[in-house]
Amino acid sequence: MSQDAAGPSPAGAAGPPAVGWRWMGSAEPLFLRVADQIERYIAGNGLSPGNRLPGERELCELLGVSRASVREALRSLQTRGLVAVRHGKGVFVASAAEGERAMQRFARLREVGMEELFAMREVLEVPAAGWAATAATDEQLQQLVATFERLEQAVLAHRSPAELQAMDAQLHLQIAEFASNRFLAMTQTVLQEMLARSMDTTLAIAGRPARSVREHSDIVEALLARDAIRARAAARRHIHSARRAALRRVASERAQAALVQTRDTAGPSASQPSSSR
Amino acid sequence: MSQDAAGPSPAGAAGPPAVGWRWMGSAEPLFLRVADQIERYIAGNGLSPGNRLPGERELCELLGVSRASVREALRSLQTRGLVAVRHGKGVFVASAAEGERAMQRFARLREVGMEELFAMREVLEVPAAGWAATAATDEQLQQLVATFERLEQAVLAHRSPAELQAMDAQLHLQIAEFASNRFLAMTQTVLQEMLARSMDTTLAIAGRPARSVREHSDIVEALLARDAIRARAAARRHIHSARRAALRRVASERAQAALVQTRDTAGPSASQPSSSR
DNA sequence: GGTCATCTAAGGTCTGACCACTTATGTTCG
DNA sequence: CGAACATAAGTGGTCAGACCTTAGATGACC
Repeated sequence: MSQDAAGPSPAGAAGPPAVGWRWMGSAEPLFLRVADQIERYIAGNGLSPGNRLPGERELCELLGVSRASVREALRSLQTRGLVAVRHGKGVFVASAAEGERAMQRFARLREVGMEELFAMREVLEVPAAGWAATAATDEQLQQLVATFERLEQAVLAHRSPAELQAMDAQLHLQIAEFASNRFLAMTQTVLQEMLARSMDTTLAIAGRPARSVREHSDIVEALLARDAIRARAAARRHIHSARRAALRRVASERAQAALVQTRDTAGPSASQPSSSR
Repeated sequence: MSQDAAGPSPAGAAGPPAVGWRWMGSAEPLFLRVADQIERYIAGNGLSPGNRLPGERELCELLGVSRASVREALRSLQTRGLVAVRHGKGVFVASAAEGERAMQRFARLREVGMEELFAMREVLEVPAAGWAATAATDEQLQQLVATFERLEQAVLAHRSPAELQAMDAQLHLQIAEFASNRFLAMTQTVLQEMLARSMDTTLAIAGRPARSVREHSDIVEALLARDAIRARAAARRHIHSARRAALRRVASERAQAALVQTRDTAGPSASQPSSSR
């Protein structure tokens, strides 16, 4: 690349290698075109998640641009969750999980209220349960049972709300995954992340863990029975129940706050501040 | 910045141990932290969409990093739709519209089957229509009507399937937006993008555009009547109808392919190859 | 007063060097 | 021999400074 072709360079600029690109009419910044080219490269060579692609320096030569441009293009692709750049190792096609993580970072900043999240839980998780009832393999159902039992044991052992929530999230994620719809699974992942980040888990509420176990048990049983109708109903009940608990807590917190406005609540437990970032 | 700092040079190179970088334990790359700082800067100074923020060189000084790092951070923020960088003008806080546009460019490249996408359309769009029936403002409904009429005119004028699809997508996007659930709107945006990318629009099928207009008309009318039940039913009918059309096309394409396996189909009309990406 | 050359600010790109992380390969020592 | 350490090569991360292009403002000229 880089044929001499010193265009209408104004200053003499004799010293350094007088390159001159053929930009011309292209309003599109270079790094954008580079990003497109890299994307095409991935598709064209049929690279799958995890596959490594040429290093930055190699891409420079391949595309005839500077490393800075390649890096900016890579940064864009990385932010979009298409590639994963690993220091010292190289550039790789991102896995679905990495893509989801990127996507979740994408949505942040746009705050979504609790009501909206619960509404979406119903929209997504009810069909997920229904589909999983017929689409899941026996082996997957066994995994589900195992996850449920771990959750049950954790509740009996009075583990921390955070731990319980992680298991709860895993259970719902598995159901979504077993529903055999990749878009649904992806969306559920994002939803779960947002739930964890934007509100305190309802499992910190007195009595919720035990009740949650019963409700999950209903769902799992329906799935084992391959009964889609019952699974949907159980999922819906579970979400409604959690939603009511969350609303009650909000109401009581608000009432308390109104009563004792200036207090530090230096209590020994709970009360994590709502996530910043 | 940039004190001499020879650092723990690998080769003999001697030199004083000197400070080597304040990095130390932080595994986080610089440009990521810079992106965070810029994000905080926006929030901290209460900048709104359209406001200009310091130029690249100014940010360098402000944050004590090189321009390359600032630019990579900016690229990331830009991809996430938080800022808009304009050549010759400066860096600005992105508007919501610009954020959405960035989002569309997002999910591509992850393949999801047609059946899965239609299933998700039903999952998302049916509730969206129902919520929009009660949540949309009168003004929003007027916008919707305008969009619908544009689509109708375009169909009457026999515009290209691609154009029709763009309007169709806009209509559904608006409905999702007017449902007052930001998570739903976000998800619908991604879904729409994936639909456009991963399958030929059903609007290229003979007879579909006219039928699609009738179906959309049903939805819009139900919304104007603020009838959530009817809106949901109309949305469901529309999706089922589109799905059937898509399935029929797939079946007929498959049948044709089986009959005349080696032909160039140099016909004058239709028959675009299914997206190769 | 309008048009066009010029200047300035700001983003876009290139170059080349050096730093930091990973990994594989040797080398040394118990 | 085998494990711990040292070295080297490959790759992303960062810096520095130079120059180009675009957009807008300024001001001279007709």
